[in-house]
Amino acid sequence: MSKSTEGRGKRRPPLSQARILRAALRLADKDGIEQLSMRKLAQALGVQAMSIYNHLANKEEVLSGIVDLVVGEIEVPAIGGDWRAAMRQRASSAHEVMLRHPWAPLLIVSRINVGPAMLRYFDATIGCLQAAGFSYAVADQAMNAIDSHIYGFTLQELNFPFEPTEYADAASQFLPMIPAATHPHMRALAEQVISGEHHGIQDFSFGLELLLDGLDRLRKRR
Amino acid sequence: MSKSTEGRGKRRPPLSQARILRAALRLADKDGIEQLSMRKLAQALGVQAMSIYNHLANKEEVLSGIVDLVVGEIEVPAIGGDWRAAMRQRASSAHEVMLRHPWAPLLIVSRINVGPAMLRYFDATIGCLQAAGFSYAVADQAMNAIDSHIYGFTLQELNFPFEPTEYADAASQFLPMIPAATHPHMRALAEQVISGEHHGIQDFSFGLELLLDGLDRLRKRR
DNA sequence: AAGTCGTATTTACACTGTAAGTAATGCTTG
DNA sequence: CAAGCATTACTTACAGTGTAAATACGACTT
Repeated sequence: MSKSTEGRGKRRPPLSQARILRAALRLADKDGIEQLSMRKLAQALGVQAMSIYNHLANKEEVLSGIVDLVVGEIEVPAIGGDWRAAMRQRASSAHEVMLRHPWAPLLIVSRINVGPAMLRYFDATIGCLQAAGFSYAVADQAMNAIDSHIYGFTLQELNFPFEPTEYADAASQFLPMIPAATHPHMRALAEQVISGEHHGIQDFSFGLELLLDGLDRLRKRR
Repeated sequence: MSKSTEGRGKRRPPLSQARILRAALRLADKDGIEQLSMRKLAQALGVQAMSIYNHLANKEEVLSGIVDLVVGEIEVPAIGGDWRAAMRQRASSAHEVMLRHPWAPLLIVSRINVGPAMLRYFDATIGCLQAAGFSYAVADQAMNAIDSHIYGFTLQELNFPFEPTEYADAASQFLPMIPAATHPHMRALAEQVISGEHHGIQDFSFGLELLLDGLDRLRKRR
């Protein structure tokens, strides 16, 4: 085939780190992260697997690369305004982004990430809290506590096997399998979900507001 | 009667689900979960890989099996006493168990677990909160918030690349790589760690107490 | 025109989980 | 005891994985 004499044909753009990572991100979103292999990634790029290694050292770099792309989608908090609003918005943006890329939170909490997006995210958050009157040391603890909630909540949410619309159905299906003698409270909870007394939906704001309230009291008491 | 045909040589105990899972747990603790393969597990049991499949359907069942073993190590909260103390103890027990099996939290938050240990853990927690005066619906939200903290905090902690003793060293090594123009607050935080003004150690109780305080206020306001 | 250098390809290797088929073992029943 | 049967272990094989190593190619410099 005439690649040397390429006229106005459809010629594929040259490989590059950015192009590889964008393709990897797309594949992960489409088929899930566990389906992402170097060979499939190469195929999506119209290239052989080993060609990727000219631009990224190994699969690990592919994974941290797409993690930083995802972190880059999170809205960074503004410094100097209402800190609670800023933290609320940061948290819900991170939450949304992770629901958009359901494979992401697991990767984020299972590798060290020092990509540019993560550094920026980190700096803006610490800055926002410090500007609000927290010492750097407390800002550090505060960010960690908030992030624990963001990651922990989202992971549990993504792991939950039912959709909110089918909670009642699922509960009534599982109820007979829960022995009342040994698990009375699980049963009671399931019954409330079946009767509609409890919707069963976990609320991201519930824990977040508890944290923000506590932090605010801690900030004022100084 | 005596099923043990002791002739000579290979007197290994017969394979069983429990024996396989105990071996898998030991291997995961020793070499890490990503090193756990069906072949290595079989070798540790003195058996061929495929023999395992007579007792467990697939690797997935091995993984959920050892997860439930780990969950079984967590101290379950008592019902009827001081609910904050009970939640505190539950959280710190879970935290300790996960530090003992560093591969566990990732598995816990990445698969549905309905093993006996998990069901017991769940029921006791909801029961404790309900006995303390929370409605089942609020108890559900409360447990979820607390668990988010436990999982999120522990995952971040396990992922952190340095030991507390080397925080100052690490910070001073990385400081020159942080441009002050774009990341002023990261630099300031690093400098406080270097100077010793901030130890840099994340405190598990910090976020947990914020949550418990908030929950208690929420409980009293009724 | 020749040489250099980075990128793409080819080939190969050591692993992985597990499907399928076969052999051995122990338990139940006559 | 022997026969039948069910369970468990073993063997083989396959499709897939990440990536090391060697090679081919194509463009740019000299």
